[in-house]
Amino acid sequence: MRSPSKAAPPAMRADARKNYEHLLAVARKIVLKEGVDASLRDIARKAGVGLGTLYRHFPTREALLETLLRTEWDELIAKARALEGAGAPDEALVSWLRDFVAAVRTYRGVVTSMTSAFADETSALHASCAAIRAVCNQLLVRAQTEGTARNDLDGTDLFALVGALAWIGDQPALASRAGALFDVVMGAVFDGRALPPKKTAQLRPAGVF
Amino acid sequence: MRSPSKAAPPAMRADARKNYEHLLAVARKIVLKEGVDASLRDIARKAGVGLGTLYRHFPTREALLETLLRTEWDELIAKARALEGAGAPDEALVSWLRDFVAAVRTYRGVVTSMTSAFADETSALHASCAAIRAVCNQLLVRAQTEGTARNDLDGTDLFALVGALAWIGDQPALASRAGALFDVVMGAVFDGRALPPKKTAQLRPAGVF
DNA sequence: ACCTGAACACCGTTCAAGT
DNA sequence: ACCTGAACACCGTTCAAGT
Repeated sequence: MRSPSKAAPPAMRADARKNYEHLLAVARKIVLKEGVDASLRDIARKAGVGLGTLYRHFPTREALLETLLRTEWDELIAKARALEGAGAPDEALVSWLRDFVAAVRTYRGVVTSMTSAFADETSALHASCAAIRAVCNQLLVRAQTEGTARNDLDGTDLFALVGALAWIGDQPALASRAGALFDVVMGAVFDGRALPPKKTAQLRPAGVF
Repeated sequence: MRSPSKAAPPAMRADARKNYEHLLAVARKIVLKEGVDASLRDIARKAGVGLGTLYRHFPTREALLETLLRTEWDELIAKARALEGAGAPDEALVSWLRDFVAAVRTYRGVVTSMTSAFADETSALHASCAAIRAVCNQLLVRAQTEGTARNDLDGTDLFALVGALAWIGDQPALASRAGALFDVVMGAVFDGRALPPKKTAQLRPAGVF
């Protein structure tokens, strides 16, 4: 009669599941405080569990992060689906991106982990990254065809910009301006109808840098 | 008759100076390849020097980075001075910011070190950060009063945005778009004459995020 | 005045041995 | 089937001892 513990792993012996659940709770608390580079040893220690146990449940640090962020990913994807057909395309995209930044900022440094996982198919975070990028891309395409999003950007560009904003939020010295700068950058993503071929033409050299 | 080795430390015994110089050269090569988190132990080892020697010349990792970037800082400040009176204010600012990003990207991860040093007066990088921010601010103010830079941003905001772009450049999966995204963000910094009080008003909620 | 390297307290990761 | 912790190869940092 036990309720199906959300996102719990498949068949698992009772004692193992208990370990797993507790480990995850402790890990969440520690990573929340220390960020993604928290000591795995410390997590195992504080959870009262052998190091090997942690490693079997989460063979890599990314696997642990992936599990810690499971809920956030699911909510982001659900939200994207909800926004897809409804409301103004531009507002839908911005609203979703804002949530994305908030989700990524749950744990300090996670945006850098995600970016690494982006191009690394062997990473436990890769699948989530790809899924997130896919829904992001859909929202973007709609905002480009039906809204005013500039069409010289793709999903990866948006991911980069929003990741960069999350990075700002991760820096204590800059975090207080993260919200305002989010708006500034969004202003650049929607640069007005039909987008003139070179909005940034005044800036010249471009390219190399 | 020896030429005054540029940026060399003050009085120093001949053998010590030789160690110092060689250490720095080896460190440069390694940090260039490994980024700012390169193993200090490894640097000392490859330089054929005791660990203590490295620590006396560079009591902290930041002190080493500061020395490695000395040239870049000086050039950036000189360039700012040169740009100050001359040329179009907007172009001057953008051109300088581009150079700033390029300089920071010399060593992977340096932008995060700088940002930490920003609010930490005890950091060996702090003075350089402050100096850089100061000249950045001057260029910004001129672009705001004589050019078209929006005036709801200050030097720290610009530092954050440009740091974020450098962060993008540090991520292998995103680096190829760093140049284009630099232009995109610059487009948001110069949002046209006299700046309407709310260019991003369409985006609504603002604030919290 | 300068240098060395052992010592200490940490890591991440693996894997034999236990229950 | 699951767990533990020693073992290994690394860190950063300090500091007594050497020249």
